[in-house]
Amino acid sequence: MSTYSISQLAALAGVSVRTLHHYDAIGLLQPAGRSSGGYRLYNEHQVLQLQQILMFRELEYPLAQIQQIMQTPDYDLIHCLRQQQQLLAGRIAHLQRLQSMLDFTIQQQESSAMTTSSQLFNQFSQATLREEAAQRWGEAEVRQSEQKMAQLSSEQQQKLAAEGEQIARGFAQCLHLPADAAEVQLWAVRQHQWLQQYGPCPLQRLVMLGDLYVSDARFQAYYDRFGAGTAVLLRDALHWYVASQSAP
Amino acid sequence: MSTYSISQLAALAGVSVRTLHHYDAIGLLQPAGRSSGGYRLYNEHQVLQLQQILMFRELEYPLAQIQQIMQTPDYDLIHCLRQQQQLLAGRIAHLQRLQSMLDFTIQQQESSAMTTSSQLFNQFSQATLREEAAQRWGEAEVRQSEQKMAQLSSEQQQKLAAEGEQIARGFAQCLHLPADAAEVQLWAVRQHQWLQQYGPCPLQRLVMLGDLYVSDARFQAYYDRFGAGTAVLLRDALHWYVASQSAP
DNA sequence: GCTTGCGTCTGACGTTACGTCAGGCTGCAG
DNA sequence: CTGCAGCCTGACGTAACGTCAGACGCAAGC
Repeated sequence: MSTYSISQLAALAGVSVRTLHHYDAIGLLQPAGRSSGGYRLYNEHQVLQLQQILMFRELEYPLAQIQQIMQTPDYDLIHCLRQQQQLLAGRIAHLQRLQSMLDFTIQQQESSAMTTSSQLFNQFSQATLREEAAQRWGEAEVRQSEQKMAQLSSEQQQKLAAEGEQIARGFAQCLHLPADAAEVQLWAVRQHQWLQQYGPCPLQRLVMLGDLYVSDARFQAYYDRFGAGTAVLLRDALHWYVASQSAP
Repeated sequence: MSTYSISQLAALAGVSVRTLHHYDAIGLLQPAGRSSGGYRLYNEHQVLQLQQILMFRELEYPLAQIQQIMQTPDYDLIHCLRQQQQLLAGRIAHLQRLQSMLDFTIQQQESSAMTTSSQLFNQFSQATLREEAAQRWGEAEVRQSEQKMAQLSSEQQQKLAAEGEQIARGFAQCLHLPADAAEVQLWAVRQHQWLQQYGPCPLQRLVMLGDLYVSDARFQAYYDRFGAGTAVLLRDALHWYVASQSAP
């Protein structure tokens, strides 16, 4: 049985001596023993343990949890691995979304040399929102909507965005009116039609979206940019619209 | 132009108030001004800046670097984005490798209920080595070799691993002999033949591998497990073998 | 036997990006 | 005017080590 000094083990595993000091201090990996001079001595068993620790660390487990896992005599390894798999898949998906966002941004940058910071902001927040949307409504729906968008030319996309803004301005100009006013309801209809260009939008979803516009600070901020209270008016208008539609 | 209180901005961007305090303290995002009572006041411009900061943060830039980037008056945005793209691609690839390692491990776990820690260790270190190999010799080669392995049954793979160990033991039993001894050279031949089962292995690569066995602490440790000095003997034997082969 | 020099020890403070109080103002509603 | 939520600053805590500092261990060379 070969034994290793601390620097040997460090080199073997590709970590620093300080790391091993640290692991010893917190009790995660203690040396097999000490030499007469007080030097830490490790052997094969520690090498294996360290490799396992590093595996978990690679998967970004906190050290405390690694310790807990490895101290449990009969922990459910396979369950643990499965969990890890899920976590990894999520992280990869997240990064891939970021990447497609970046690709898109770069593409835009290259085509039109000038991009304002607000365009960047929009791209980023759209990516963020998309991710939340995927969680809220499921991956499939969001992807459908994305495909629909992808088929449109960028001109058409811009038109769509512009129409959204126009509607928002429309609501903002009705801030003095109640949600059930005819003019407000007209804008509600337009909002619904506009949303349907992104994909199917049943009335139920319209209600959820209305709530989202108020409860989500980012949507609120977006709409209230056109006038304080616009988000609330929009929500109430949509609620009223849905009520009138579902029970005519 | 709307202004935001600190908690409003925090909600808007999905960060904590403390985070904004911090960003103010380090000068990364300072408020547009203060109210008479000393409250921080932000406006649209800060919202956009914060979004950009969060984008960089998402890509795990340290805050200091984000600050540096954003303070540069005419920083090359597109270059920066490209760099981010590369970085992201690398991280995704890394995670995907980890994932395939996990998949494999889980598969193994399910087939044979018992897995020793040493098997886990082997899987992990193989994944690590694979990644380095990919860097050293290129993705394509490594993938080829992997495909070759994938076509083998696990029995055959075990046989291959066992043969590798047998050869290592063979070298270990020749520790008293010089590298150019006939017996040692026989083992060198077998090592070469063994390596070729993983994929084409020209003599030049054989030399590189020989060096690796000594320079890389993990390989060294692996071979020296069979006897101290085995790695060096193996390297020297391979060198000698290659020399005799290339100039016969 | 003594110096040289590297390896190792412990202890302690530094780092990053905040979290989490604590104690004291501010601002607005009732 | 009196709560009470929101905000302020200052300070300490966290994770996973990095980075000295000062002292000891150990093998080699003179």
